[in-house]
Amino acid sequence: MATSSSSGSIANPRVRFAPSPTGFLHVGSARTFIFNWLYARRNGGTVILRLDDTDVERNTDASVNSIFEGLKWLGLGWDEEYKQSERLDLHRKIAWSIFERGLAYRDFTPAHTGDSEKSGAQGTWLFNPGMRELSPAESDRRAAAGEPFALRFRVPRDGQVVRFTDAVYGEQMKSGADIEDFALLRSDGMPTYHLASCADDADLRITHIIRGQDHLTNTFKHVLIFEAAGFAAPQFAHLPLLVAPDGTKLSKRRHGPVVSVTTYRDAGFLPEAFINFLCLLGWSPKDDRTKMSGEELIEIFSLEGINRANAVVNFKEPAITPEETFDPKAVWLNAEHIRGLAVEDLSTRLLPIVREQFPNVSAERMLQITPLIRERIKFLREVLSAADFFFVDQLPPYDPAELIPQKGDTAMARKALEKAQIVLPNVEFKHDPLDQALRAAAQELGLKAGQMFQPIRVAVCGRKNAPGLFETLEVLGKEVTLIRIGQALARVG
RNA sequence: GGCGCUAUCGUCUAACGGUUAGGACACGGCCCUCUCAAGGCUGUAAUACGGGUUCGAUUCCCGUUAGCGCUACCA
Repeated sequence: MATSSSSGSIANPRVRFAPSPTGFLHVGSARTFIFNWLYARRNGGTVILRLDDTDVERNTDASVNSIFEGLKWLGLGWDEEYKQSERLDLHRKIAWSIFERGLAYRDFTPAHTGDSEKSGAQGTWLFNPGMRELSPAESDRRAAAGEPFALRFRVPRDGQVVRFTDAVYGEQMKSGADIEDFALLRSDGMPTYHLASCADDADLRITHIIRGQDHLTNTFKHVLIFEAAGFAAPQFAHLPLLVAPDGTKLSKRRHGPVVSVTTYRDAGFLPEAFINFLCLLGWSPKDDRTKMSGEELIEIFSLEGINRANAVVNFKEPAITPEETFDPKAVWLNAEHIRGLAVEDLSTRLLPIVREQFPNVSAERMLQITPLIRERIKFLREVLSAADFFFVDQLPPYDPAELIPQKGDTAMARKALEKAQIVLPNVEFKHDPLDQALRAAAQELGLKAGQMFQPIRVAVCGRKNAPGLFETLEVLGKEVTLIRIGQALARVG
């Protein structure tokens, strides 16, 4: 009877992330990588990156780049790296060892024409007629004659049941009568995914296979391969899938760039926030924590916390604004992590983004501005719209009506600005002196503080919604402040 | 069609068979306040359905329904 080991914790686990380079790095793949990484780091193990590139037809360099780009951004790293395409000899050796034991056979049936439609109403397809029972002599003869063939696994059909214990889904069993004779080697000699994956997992001494639930039923085949090749099966842990709001599997074609890791990066996500968000999909710390650092995650991550139901990534299907592109919780978590960053750290991350548009901004300047916007941005890129008035020489045109304060009129705006013009030149441009001077000025004019501040704010920022006035003026400086107030006065009419 | 997996607020989730079913996001209200944020308080909102088992089911069992996955010489 085929049975995988259901061993508990292993001292130094070896885990692997095995993407196939047939598209960009998907958020679901990223989560799989993160869970593997967390498990290894938690338990003093080793992370292996393996490119499962046995499908030469569909592999692309662009995809390889996208995967590395995405992983690099996550910043987690890995310990060993392999490419399946460089290990084909091993795969073939293992395939033929299975054949030697009589557990695989040659199938000379021409390859399927490609359409996945439909073994259909017929029920499960198990094997191609005639091939499983071909005599060894006949099989050898046809092979010697140069006839192409695929190598198929001879799934035991004498009432056998294949079993394994999944760390997430528990005891699994399936009758051999429900497992088709899957291919090991294609007719061009290339190994299939199932074979290459198992051969490498065994050879690389993988102890824990943590991967998407879409592989749960494939695992029966893998258990069969491990056993046939004489290897102990590793521990399996399958992860619930990430799905779109409509319940369908995330795909580029249907859902667009939201499923690509680099989209999050380019929108101004912090990798630690993205990781935090992904961890909360299909896994729970079992307490009320939501915001967690990488260190915290390593400390508390365990396979026991993984759920079994698929998790929805809650983005709006036709996304209008950039913000709608992402799950609101991801956005909130990002803002939360941004707020939690030290000013110096955040400033360093903001600077390169700012310099894309304003190359002359200095690190010192950025450091002054950062605390003013730290609690006002949800994405790093928002620095451009939140702090633009600090960077431009000339404010873009704004509606002069904005200068008019609450329950006020043009005359009030003019009065406030003119008063500011008189008072400000003699004030030290620091928060407290500015606060005192401007409040005193408001009182003299018989205005509420807000009525005094708004015209000034709009004059220097070009809009109503902005950081606190005094800290803004302090950073902007006396000269610029007075110039902009003068310009506002000229437009207020 | 066959086989497998799953089912708690709109979403992510918590709850040794005994809780007023908890938290977070989102949404609404209030407070704070120089605007916007941030922050504090607060409100609306869930155990898919039907049967069992049990003194007692969100929890265990069966069925129904729904969703997802696999069913390739893709991975």
